[in-house]
Amino acid sequence: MSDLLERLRGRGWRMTAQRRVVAEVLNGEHVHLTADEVHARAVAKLPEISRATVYNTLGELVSLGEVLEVTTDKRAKRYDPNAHRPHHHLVCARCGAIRDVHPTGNPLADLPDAERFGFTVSDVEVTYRGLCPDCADA
Amino acid sequence: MSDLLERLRGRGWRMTAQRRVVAEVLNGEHVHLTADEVHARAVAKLPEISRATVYNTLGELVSLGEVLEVTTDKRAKRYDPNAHRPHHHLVCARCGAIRDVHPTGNPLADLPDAERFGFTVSDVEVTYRGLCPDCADA
DNA sequence: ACTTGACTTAGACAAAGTCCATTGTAGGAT
DNA sequence: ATCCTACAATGGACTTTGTCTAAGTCAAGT
Repeated sequence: MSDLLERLRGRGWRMTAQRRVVAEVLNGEHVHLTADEVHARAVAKLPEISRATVYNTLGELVSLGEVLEVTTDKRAKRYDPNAHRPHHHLVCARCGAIRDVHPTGNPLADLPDAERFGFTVSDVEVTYRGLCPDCADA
Repeated sequence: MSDLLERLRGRGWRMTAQRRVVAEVLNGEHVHLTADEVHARAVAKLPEISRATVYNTLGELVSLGEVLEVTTDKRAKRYDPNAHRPHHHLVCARCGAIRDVHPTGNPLADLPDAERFGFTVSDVEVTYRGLCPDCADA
């Protein structure tokens, strides 16, 4: 499981009540919260926490590589704590539900040199779109 | 080439000076402008055009399937007139430059049933990330 | 040329996120 | 245990991106 808090403490991350709460909110699989959702849940545990702090903390967690930013729709960025295992996303086009998925194959190998335009390609992000079981009945 | 304007006229789209200008701005390959960029270029040709009209027109072009919305970064949506040929995107992580690419293989086939969570998967979007030749020298 | 419904406009509004000066505090030093 | 100080948190103003609306304008058919 390797708790997020454990890892952060181990990295000498200065611990405060606010940071602990944010780290607690971001735990588990298939977790993809917006900054505002993180803030809402953090407020439930620590009413004085401010929006700016949540943004700052999320930004730091991303810099540390402990959390990933996901932009599946045009709305708000989402934060995905499942950073230790590479994965892609499956998104419901209707309700926005997100699942982590692990496709076979390596898309990086599927991009011929002639299609790289001199870029140094280092990463691929794959987003599958469709309808979730709930939204398919309509 | 199949000009965008031609196609729109052929579809009985009501033509106005504003719509013509927007359609003219969106022409060519590897074009991925934000709404504001489209507006800026449109204003150069037709100073009275308003932001709302640009947004409306872009929205309609997307509905008509003549232009694609692309959200490569967390910032603004981008508009891609290259809708008649399916493609994916290669994005510079530093400067944001975007190229259209055509990888081999079919990522849809790479998602096992066990990884679909009951979704009806209909589409895949692949975004390659790296550094463009200009940004690689730094 | 007239009419009409669709198109355009300006500006108010909203959502997501950033910035900054001030205040507070974690954790090492004493 | 207490003190210091650099780092963190706060809240409010500000920015960016996008939506909405009421009123004015215009393309296209008759």
